[in-house]
Amino acid sequence: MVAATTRQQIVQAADTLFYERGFEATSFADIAVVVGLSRGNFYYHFKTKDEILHAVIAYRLSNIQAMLEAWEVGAKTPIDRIRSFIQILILNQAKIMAYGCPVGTLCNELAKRDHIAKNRAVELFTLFRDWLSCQFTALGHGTQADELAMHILMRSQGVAALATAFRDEAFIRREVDDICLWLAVQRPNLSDNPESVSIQNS
Amino acid sequence: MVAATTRQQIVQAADTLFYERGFEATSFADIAVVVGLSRGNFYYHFKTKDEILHAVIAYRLSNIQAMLEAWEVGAKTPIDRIRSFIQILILNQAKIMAYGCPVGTLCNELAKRDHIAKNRAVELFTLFRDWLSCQFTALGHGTQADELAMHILMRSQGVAALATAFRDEAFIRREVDDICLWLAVQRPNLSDNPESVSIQNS
DNA sequence: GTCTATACGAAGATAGAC
DNA sequence: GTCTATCTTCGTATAGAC
Repeated sequence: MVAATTRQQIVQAADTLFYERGFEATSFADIAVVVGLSRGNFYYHFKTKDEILHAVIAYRLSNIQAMLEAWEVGAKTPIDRIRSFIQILILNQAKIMAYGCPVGTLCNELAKRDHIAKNRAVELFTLFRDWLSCQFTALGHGTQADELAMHILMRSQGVAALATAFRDEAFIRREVDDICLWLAVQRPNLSDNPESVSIQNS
Repeated sequence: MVAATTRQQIVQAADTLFYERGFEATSFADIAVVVGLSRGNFYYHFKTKDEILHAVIAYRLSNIQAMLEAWEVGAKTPIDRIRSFIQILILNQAKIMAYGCPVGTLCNELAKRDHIAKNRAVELFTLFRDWLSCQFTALGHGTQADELAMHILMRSQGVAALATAFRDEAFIRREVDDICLWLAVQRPNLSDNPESVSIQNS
């Protein structure tokens, strides 16, 4: 299926360009140039720009899903899995300093435009949020698991925002270490989850 | 001076629109409508869009400067002054949930476009950063003052980003309380600043 | 200082040939 | 499925009258 391949090429090119230049700032022509298509042919695959955005968000959702599953396999303990998440700040340092967090910057852009796809973009956050929440639940944090997940997400967003502004690698390392320190100190509230006592010391 | 007034009206209108819609997404026509000017007359006051951006950033810089000075007078202790900063997350909650942080979102947008004014926009952050650093220095945190300032800035950015995404007031309150808690727990590293012993217990 | 009119280019989108 | 040609709208910017 050649059609599927071209379509996929468009989505991948759009994914990169939306991240590096922003959704609004990226034109059909920009994407067409990267894929090596004529502008006209573009509309065979996608009728509107919003349709491409929809496909790009779907693409990112599945990529994140795959990443989370890889972390699930690659790290043995919930703590190590959460650390995998935090480490993307180091792994993607260069890109984050140049373009910010792909999820956060997209959500901000769509929020300002009050775009229909905004809630769909927030789903990208929700994927991380629910996965982190699961890890904290496994650690024995019953009702607080979601709040802790949001706290980690919040910190990663803050680090990404200031990393883009100041481009300070030492700042990123320091804050990543601080999140890991915070993580190590967290202990489940036993009154929430009496059956999880055995987990907390694992 | 009527000219100065019109110019000022343009800058104020642009300030609001750049925040609520974004810099790129705001057209001359949008600003002209708000001010009640014709598009043509616009170019009497500003030759290019970048010139307006320059003026808007200058306007924001002076607004922030005035705000910092007001906090300096309105709050008696450095701790209370830092709390004034944190409280803007509550005070501007509605706008932040709708449009994000005015400084963070502008820096992100300009970073993606690799815009000339990006470093000037970062100055908006630097104003807060240096002021916060001063407060921490007054609290006796010698060499760590700037790191603590960056940590507070980082948290406020993270909260703003997720507030825009999830529009969760309880989350904002919780994280604001958590920053205040963190702030109350900070104690100066005495080896850095031996002469500040008397301050740490004030 | 403010207006109308207009040039110019970029970008979204369509029609129809191959 | 891909192309060229074209339409339309919009946004930046300019010229010149009042």
